[in-house]
Amino acid sequence: MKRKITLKQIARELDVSISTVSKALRNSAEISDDTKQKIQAFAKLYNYRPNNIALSLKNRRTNTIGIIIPEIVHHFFSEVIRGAELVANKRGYNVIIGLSNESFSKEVINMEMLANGSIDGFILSMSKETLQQQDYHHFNETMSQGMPVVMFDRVVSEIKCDKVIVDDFNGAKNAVEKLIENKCKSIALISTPDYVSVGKLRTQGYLEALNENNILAESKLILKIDDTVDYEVHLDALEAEIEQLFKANKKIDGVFAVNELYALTAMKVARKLGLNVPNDVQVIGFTDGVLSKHATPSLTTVSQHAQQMGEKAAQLLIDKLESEVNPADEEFHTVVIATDLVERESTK
Amino acid sequence: MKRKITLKQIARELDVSISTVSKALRNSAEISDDTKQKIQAFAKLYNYRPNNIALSLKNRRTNTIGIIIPEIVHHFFSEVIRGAELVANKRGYNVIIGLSNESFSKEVINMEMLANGSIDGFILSMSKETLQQQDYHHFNETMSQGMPVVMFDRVVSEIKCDKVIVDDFNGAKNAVEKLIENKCKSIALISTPDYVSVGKLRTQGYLEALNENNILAESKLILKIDDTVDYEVHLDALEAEIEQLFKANKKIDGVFAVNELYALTAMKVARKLGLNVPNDVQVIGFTDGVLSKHATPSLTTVSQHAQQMGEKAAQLLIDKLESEVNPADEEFHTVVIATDLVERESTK
DNA sequence: TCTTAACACGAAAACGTTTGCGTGACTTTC
DNA sequence: GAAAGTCACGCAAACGTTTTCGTGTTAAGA
Repeated sequence: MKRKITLKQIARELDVSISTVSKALRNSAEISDDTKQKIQAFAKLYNYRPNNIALSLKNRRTNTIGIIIPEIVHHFFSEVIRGAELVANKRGYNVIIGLSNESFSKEVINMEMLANGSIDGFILSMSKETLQQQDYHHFNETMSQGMPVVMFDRVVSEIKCDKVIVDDFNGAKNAVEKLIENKCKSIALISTPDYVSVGKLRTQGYLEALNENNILAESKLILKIDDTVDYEVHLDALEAEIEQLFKANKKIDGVFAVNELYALTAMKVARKLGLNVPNDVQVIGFTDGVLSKHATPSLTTVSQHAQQMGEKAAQLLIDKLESEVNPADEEFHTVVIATDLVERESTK
Repeated sequence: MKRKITLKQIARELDVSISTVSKALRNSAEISDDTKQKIQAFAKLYNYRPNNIALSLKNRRTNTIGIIIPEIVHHFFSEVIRGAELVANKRGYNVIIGLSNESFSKEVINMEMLANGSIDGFILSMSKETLQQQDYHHFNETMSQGMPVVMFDRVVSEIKCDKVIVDDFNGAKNAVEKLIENKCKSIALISTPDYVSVGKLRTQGYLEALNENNILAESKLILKIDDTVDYEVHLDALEAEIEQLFKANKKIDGVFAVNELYALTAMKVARKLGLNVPNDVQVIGFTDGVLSKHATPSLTTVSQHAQQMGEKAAQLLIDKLESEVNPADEEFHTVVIATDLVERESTK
């Protein structure tokens, strides 16, 4: 087992100084062609590669970006990572990930761990717990230490940083407009509590669409699911809640749900109650994931372009890392990613 | 903006030497209680944290492990990551990920990038292209440089390293046995080409189950899907192939598919042809992902316990990293993760 | 009073790089 | 033949730690 070779070893072997080796390998004009050739050949033979850690220490930059997300087993977040990794790699950066599991303390710990020199900047989406507690000190602290942060999807106006968000409002509005256009008269909304910013915005989009079309919003048509319960596990409970909604409002002929799972479950419940999708009830979901695509009937959905979000976030972050502007008078951008309505079989 | 504080700055500020500060913060007995208190208080005030990069350089270990996977937008792989991240964090390690996108060259580049000091060891699953080309030099090279590697899922016997694999053979066998038990007489197999090791093993399990039950395997019942085409995109083509299979073999009453998507598509085709699942055709898939759970009817499937694989892989890797055994006489383990058959609505 | 030990701290090396500057040996120029 | 210039290389500092060893001061023991 040959350990990785270093400059020092090459220098000793070839009986020159370390600096000569370093310069030779970087093709400095200071070194004679003879020596350069000799050193380069030797380095190639032993497959020399500069040690990243030493470089990081010297250059005070790691060329690594940290991504903190609440959950990785989730189509949306893994797509964001894919996008971020894509542009990061293209620009010579690595990606290191931390999972908060929707927990405030894990988010803090993970950030501290990475902030101590391991990375140059953060891309992150806040955990639900953080959103609830509204405690943002760890973000502000890392930023005040000169480490740039780009937030995506779950953001909050109190924090001053670059942001990449989905146009939740218009995405929802367009979806509901589509239902109205398709002659739905009684459109239900299945959403999350308002502290989840995206849930709130999508709810507003729903209301606005109704409003602009002179349809009275009825609170009994709005179901807010308490998502502290993990409905991936307790599917039955979710189903029961939605069934309740349908039974109490027999004339529902359209459903807009703020995520795939709710939409899918709505379809399931409708079928169970003898309703045909899309003939009796039309359904539109949010987040164009694998479930929407492969459901039967396949689900019309608002596509968030998650990968594009990741790409944009990485781009913003790296741009900032490589810009020379005085951090004092920097400005923050908020990029809004437009949504698309992907029409499939669950609407007419 | 206050930059992160260093030992040197604390030393200068408090008019002591760097070594005194370092020792004081590590509570060395060499330093008087007075000085310790003073230094510790100051450090706390300025929120001092040792620089990870400097530590890595000094200790020649990064406490970071690299995970290379072909694709992250994939339930199985993201679950593996979750598992690995879980135990890694618990044991004080970070996780850095590289995506090969099923490409050989990206796999090589990514590994080289990380191997130069950024990480202490690898957890990886090979890309399809690597499996096809059978070029394993990059694995052997990094291992010969003393960097431990743990492979999972897609492994190959030529490479000597720790491995975590699914019991593909018995998983498939049990699934097919279940179909036989459920009175299926004509069981089709939808698989991948044999160079994908897992596809091969699952095919063997299928054949063995038939064999032990004295059912003659018929090649016309075996469909091998060329997966170099991305069927997530070209769903129609996949559907057409499977429809072909059904039409050519009208008496098919059971289907075993080596992944979720194939199984789901089989169900879709069956429904299209007027067959009821599970009454006319029973279907079992492989990989217990989100699709199986939320399909209608929900899919009976072989669960691979992906998260557990990730946990086990990280455990093996870190154990190796922290063991003191002479690398010359180390031994390699292969951990086989048993599968479970999760019975749902697609079987009787 | 002299030796010795305990105490509290500092100097320096090491991890692996990069780079500005110094320097010795030639070569050129007048 | 002396001054100046060029060439090819080495020295040393720096990045931020940890740790071994050395050292000056004080107190205790003989």
